[in-house]
Amino acid sequence: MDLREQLRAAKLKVTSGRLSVLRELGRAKGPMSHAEVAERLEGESLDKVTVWRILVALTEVGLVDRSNGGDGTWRFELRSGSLGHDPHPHFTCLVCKTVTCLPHDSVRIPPRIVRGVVDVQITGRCEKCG
Amino acid sequence: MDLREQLRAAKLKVTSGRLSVLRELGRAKGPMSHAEVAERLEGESLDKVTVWRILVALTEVGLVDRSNGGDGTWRFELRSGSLGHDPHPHFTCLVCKTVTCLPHDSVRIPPRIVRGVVDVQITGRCEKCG
DNA sequence: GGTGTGCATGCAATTGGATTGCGTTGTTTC
DNA sequence: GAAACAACGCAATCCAATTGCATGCACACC
Repeated sequence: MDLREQLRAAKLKVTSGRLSVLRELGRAKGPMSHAEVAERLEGESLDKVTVWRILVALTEVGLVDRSNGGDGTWRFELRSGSLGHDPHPHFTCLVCKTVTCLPHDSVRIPPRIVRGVVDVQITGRCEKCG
Repeated sequence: MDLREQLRAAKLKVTSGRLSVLRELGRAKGPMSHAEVAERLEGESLDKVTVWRILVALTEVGLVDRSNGGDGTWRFELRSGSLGHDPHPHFTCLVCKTVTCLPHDSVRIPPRIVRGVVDVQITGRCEKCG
């Protein structure tokens, strides 16, 4: 299912802006902040606010996951599907701000809690900055 | 060790503001946001900015832990010692915004990563809001 | 217990991410 | 193709976080 079909399946109109954002998220190796996405799309005459609204819209329909980095800004990444990955824990380094995706099974949470879990965010210092 | 001694041991001057903030954090059952702390201390003619600076100062000397709630605002709580508790994971409910402290061993993280970990934040829906 | 030094505080102002309002543009449907 | 309505651009707003600076207070030293 290509990008256009994903949008249509989510009942969102297919626009060049949304395709650009999805494409950019697809290139990323980890979650991107709104600022990062907007910066990479500067050449495409896309307003920052529009990028934000696109990210929110994509999150609401479930195409994108929104997580809260340790630095207080939202990060976005493609969700499961042919283009993305299933939800998984993230590790944010407080020093170099790098966000790393952790394997799905790297964190074990008791069953009673895990049912409602949407996001697992671990903050600390990566091996380089340790 | 009472509050005054804790401050002195941390080489911070003992002021009524700092004592108030520490006392308030001691009453809390979970991490509090800056806004919550400031609100509860309204009667004491303590400026919001001062409360913020106190929280930051206490965090820097290690008396207080600062964690990142799932909603993008910082939360503060007393750290280990006679008055507080050791670092532990937190669970934030996206719906009712409640923050729950989880037992220290409720999340298992592989040894390679755990060394640098400062904070573990889990977001989702609590049992009530499920 | 007075006094000087330097940190702590109050107040005003700024930053920056997030969010909204509204008029215009563009996509989809028929 | 034209109508209907969602998406967009731009300006403006909100609020947590942060800074600057002048004043006040805690503590050490006399």
